[in-house]
Amino acid sequence: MALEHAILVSLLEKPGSGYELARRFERSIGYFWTATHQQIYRVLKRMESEGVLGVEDVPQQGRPDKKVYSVADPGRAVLSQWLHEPIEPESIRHDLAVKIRGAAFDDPASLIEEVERHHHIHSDRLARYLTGELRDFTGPDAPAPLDAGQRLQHVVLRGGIAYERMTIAWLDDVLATLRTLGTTTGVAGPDPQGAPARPSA
Amino acid sequence: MALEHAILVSLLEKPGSGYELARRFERSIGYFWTATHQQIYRVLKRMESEGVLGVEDVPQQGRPDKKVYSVADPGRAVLSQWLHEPIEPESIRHDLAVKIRGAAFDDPASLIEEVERHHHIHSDRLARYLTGELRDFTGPDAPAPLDAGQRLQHVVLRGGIAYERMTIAWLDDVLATLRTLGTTTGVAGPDPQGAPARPSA
DNA sequence: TGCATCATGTAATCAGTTACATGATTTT
DNA sequence: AAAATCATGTAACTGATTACATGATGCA
Repeated sequence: MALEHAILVSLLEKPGSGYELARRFERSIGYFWTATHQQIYRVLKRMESEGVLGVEDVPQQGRPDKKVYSVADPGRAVLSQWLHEPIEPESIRHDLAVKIRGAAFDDPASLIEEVERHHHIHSDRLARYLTGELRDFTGPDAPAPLDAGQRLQHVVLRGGIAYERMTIAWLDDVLATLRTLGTTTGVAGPDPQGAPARPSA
Repeated sequence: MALEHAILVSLLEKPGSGYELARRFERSIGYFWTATHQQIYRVLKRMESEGVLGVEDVPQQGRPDKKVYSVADPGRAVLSQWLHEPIEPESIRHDLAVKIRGAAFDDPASLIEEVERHHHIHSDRLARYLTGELRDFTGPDAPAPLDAGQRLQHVVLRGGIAYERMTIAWLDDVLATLRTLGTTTGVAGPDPQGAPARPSA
């Protein structure tokens, strides 16, 4: 379970409320770990009751009070211990790849639109990452000598950029493949026997 | 939920038992969707009771009987409908990135070993993918003109190859970054206030 | 007036993981 | 004799998603 650890890292970078954390999980840390506010509130409550986080009630004018969480000493220990444990490379969940293989049993051409839509989403993300990189790390307004924390944030962002670039290039490849197949090449049609066996690499 | 759909695709490619599916989820389709045998058995049972799959009991000599599942007509319809629905790009869960950002509050150098281990795992995977590509799609023993299904399988495999290459290059970048930070650059040490706010891009 | 933002939560459900259990055969 | 492979399953738990709920402020 790394949601707990992602929260610890985020709160060490800057204390904040559940709401603020939920926003961060839509950007920043959310580029490599996602969570909804419901989940975050639940986990925050648990972590606070375990003593790994501290809370401070902050009254505000004109808005609801907020609970600002920060990492307590035991929380630092929890994070440190996790950092020293080996973890397995995260398993991939790639719906689109399932769809592409599934298209062999349907009309491949009908997937083109969907793939284009994904292409668009990833291009947008890449643009956002590059803007962020310029603002925080490589642009003229970025801090001159980056400290350790910033350099680590930057290398993680470079990972996100590399991922989006790779994905965009692959989606181009997918589109080219789908287009050469044309509309009439499908293996499909109701076939209760199942399609012939293919070497599933 | 795409496990159901991944199972449909896999069974359309070739009918098989729960055990066989579990093995395929360790290779092949498992490169972009993972599942354990417990999960698979549960879902197969549900899908069978819903009528989207058919089962056949196959007695064997010297081994336990197996239940060979195949896709029934309603299953094809379920898959087809899903293929025509838009899906959101899958959210990423990247523990290692969380660790790297967390390393700012601990000793960055102690992560080097872990990153090297991941580098190794991804290099192995890449080698396996390339072997599979040669065997099934680009080598001399591969079928000469690839049909639509094979070409779609191939483009998905190319995606896996691109992903592993990108990851390996990024891990090199991470290692270089960790090494320039050295052992003494950590921002850490018990600090109940939390570290100074950083622009979280 | 209606929508977006800020802020927190509950309840129900679904998906996924871990642990446990069985038992024959084949390989080392 | 021990370990790995083939084959299926149950039970308990944890994690994640979806739906519902409230209520104020500020903007168009």
